[in-house]
Amino acid sequence: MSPGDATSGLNPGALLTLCLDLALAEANLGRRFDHRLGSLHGLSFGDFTILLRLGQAPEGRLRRVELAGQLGLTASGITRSLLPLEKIGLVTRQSDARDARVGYAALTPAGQELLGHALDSAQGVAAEALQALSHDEAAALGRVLARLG
Amino acid sequence: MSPGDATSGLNPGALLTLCLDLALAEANLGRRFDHRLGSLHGLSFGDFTILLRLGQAPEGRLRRVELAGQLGLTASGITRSLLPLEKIGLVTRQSDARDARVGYAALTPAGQELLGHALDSAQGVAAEALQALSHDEAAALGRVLARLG
DNA sequence: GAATAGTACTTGAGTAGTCAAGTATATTGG
DNA sequence: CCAATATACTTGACTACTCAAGTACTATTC
Repeated sequence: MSPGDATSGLNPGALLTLCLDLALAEANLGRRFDHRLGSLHGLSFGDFTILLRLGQAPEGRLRRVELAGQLGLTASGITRSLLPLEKIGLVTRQSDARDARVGYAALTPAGQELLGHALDSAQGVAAEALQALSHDEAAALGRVLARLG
Repeated sequence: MSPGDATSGLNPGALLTLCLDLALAEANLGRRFDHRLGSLHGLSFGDFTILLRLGQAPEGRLRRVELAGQLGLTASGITRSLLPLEKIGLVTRQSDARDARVGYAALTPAGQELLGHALDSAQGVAAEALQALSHDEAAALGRVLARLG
């Protein structure tokens, strides 16, 4: 293993440890979001990420398959996750005139409004959770994670 | 927001995006481990992490509460995760002579052996999953994640 | 030497996802 | 045009957690 290796030349154990640490960080982070968003807005972290992606999409809507990809879920996970959000009126279902197979998930006005409030809370959680990191560390982490998507 | 800020002075949106990317990376990574370890050894990623932590602990055993902390699970999650591993004989339960409340989880010889094989597969998955990263990026990621534990 | 408080679990009920299989629609290549 | 294949979901059965509440034991405090 030469020091200037082109591939990620850490030893195998270190790479595995890195994956474990990533899973651990995500578990802790996820619970923080769940608690804050749940108590303040009645949303799980998963619910929030759905609303957020829809809010960021043009016209506030996205094909269900596309949403799945952005969230790292399967198509069936999306079906199940959207169901309660549709039931409480934060998201609606729309169909495509050209392709009867596809369904869109779209934010309702109520969903938009709730997203606005939840977004503030979520940004607060993110800031707290990452407060141990310096600007440069956070920036580096962001760059590297974006490449793993 | 001054550039040399002591706290992680990225804007709130960027910090939140970072959390989302971390969750996404973990979801994809977890599925990779699940598939490889499942098809080759009949283990989930969660099962594997339990065996690994036990294998790394002195005498191959750990208090259940301690294990929970290392894995980012609750005590009840540990109870439920250990049950099938005990049933198939990879882990045994031990009690503490001084404190009747505490229970240990300990690797059996079968568990040790399976861990040995699964470890190779898992290191392979880790290497593949992180192959897009340079040595320096991987090292930086490792350092930062360790600080978030 | 009790009450009190804290720790280490386990259990019941529920949520959040997985995969495999099924349905409906669209595309493509003889 | 039509059979084969691919895409976009949905559904059934399951696993993997969560929290809240309960049990059993230990430590503390007065």
